[in-house]
Amino acid sequence: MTSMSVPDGTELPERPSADAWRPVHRSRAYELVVERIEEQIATGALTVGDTLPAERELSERLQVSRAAVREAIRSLEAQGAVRSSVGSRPTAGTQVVAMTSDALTRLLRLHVALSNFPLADVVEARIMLERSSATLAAQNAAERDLTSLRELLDRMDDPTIDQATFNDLDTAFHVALAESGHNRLVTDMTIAIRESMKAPILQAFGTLEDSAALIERLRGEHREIFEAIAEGSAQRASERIEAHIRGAHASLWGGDSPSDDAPQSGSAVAS
Amino acid sequence: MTSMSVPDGTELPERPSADAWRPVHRSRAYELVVERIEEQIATGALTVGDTLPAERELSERLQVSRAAVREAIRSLEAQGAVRSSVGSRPTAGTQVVAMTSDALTRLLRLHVALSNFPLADVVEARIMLERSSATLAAQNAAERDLTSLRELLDRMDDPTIDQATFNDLDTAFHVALAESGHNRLVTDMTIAIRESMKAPILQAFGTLEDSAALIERLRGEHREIFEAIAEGSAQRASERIEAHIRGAHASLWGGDSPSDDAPQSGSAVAS
DNA sequence: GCCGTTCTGTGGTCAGACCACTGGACCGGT
DNA sequence: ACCGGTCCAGTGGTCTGACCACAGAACGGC
Repeated sequence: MTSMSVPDGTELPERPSADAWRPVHRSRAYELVVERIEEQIATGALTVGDTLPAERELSERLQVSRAAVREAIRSLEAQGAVRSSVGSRPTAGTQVVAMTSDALTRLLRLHVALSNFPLADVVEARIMLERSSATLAAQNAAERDLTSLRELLDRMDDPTIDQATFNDLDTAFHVALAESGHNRLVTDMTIAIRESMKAPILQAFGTLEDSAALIERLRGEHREIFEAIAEGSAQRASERIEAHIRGAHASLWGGDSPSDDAPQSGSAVAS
Repeated sequence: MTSMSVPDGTELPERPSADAWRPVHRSRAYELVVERIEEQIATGALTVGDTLPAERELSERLQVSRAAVREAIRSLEAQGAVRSSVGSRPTAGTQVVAMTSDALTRLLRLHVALSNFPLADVVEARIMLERSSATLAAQNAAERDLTSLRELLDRMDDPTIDQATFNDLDTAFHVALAESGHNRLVTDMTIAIRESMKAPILQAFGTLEDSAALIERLRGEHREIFEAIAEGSAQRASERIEAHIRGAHASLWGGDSPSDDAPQSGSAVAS
């Protein structure tokens, strides 16, 4: 689907009477169940916090097996829209929730591991996203956002820090920065992309000769970015964060082409 | 998860010896299956195009029921990583695929319908994304990309066009524009966001007094954007597309605040 | 009034069966 | 030799019915 629409730009609005013989689509039971549930969400009959009917009841009402209902729920769960928990009334059953960043992160991490995206593309996208985050943060950051960022900076200063912890804190810093912009979508996308780079970055870190030097440099850059945001200078903040990310990646993946294939996930050696 | 890290910036890197008594996580069988499969993907043992073992075999090897295996597959399918099909050998079974934009689109549409994101945030994010798309397109567009865009422009000129078709073509135009930038991640995100706005936009279109006038204006703006890209002027292209999107949304959702709640999905009246 | 027990409803899991579909092997007629 | 149909094996898709573990609420003895 991603790379359809070749030269002729063929897309949804098919030319009349063209390919009327496209294959019929045989929906699976669980897909129909998903549709029904999404319908309820679309019409507003089901919103965040609501609880779905019990699986047994749903399966009876929709006239499908419980397995079909469960598969539908697994699908929605993977998209971060519902969450199931056992028990009795209050904590009961399957609730509609909002776990976008979780779901986005899982999705992106999976596809990064599948190397569906050239690493360079991911880096470019990340730069674009975080420039935007930085701009928004410079404009909208509240005092407690700055406090949060400051604390992370301080914790990163720990001289005995190991690579994995620094990586975690660095991630947390960029996440907190995104949250300072107060745009949910941009934040969630930023989190997802930084989070899905965590493993590859840590691995690359492990292969570095002098990681301490890089860490020291990143510390300084973080503080400069922070200052730009604290001053409310969107321009400077976005420029600095671009340089920061670009520089970090250059150091990690070397000046040479960032190995187009498999960034490889899995726990790296670390420290 | 989205809104953790309150003031104190608490995150993954928990302070040592703190909350060592956090609740144990009881994994469900299907989650373990997902993990195993992701493991195979992470190590590169499983890549795009490969076929998973048959459900029955997998369930036996992992010592879980087939239902658990199936739920795991549904989860991965929802993330656009695998696809199942019946049959015999060649088309057989569950394959690892790459349907990022599909999965991303579904996810985003769902959460837009859930109104997890204020509409204004989505618009801001879209502007940022498409600015980037336009910039990349101006730099990297090949001849066939331009041809594709041109054809869509022509088809949008049809004077007898109805709102729904125009909306589809408009979507296709923005998608083609994103694809012209040749950055897979940015493209997929752009597609997802434009696609998830389709229903709300169509609905807003239906409430318009003079939709023909808006369509006419959009046609002109599209051509101006196209020209900037064809000239390779990234600066102009990104400025124009921002003005284009901002203007369109202003017309659609009015100058007043864009109703923070439920953009509401579902098929709108159209034409 | 307190606290332990029982009850009830929920998701989690499993085993086993059957169906629908696909492609290939096979075999007959031409 | 070719073509066509039939059969077969293997796959996902679906269903049924059962049991388990858990969490809260109602109950009942102290």
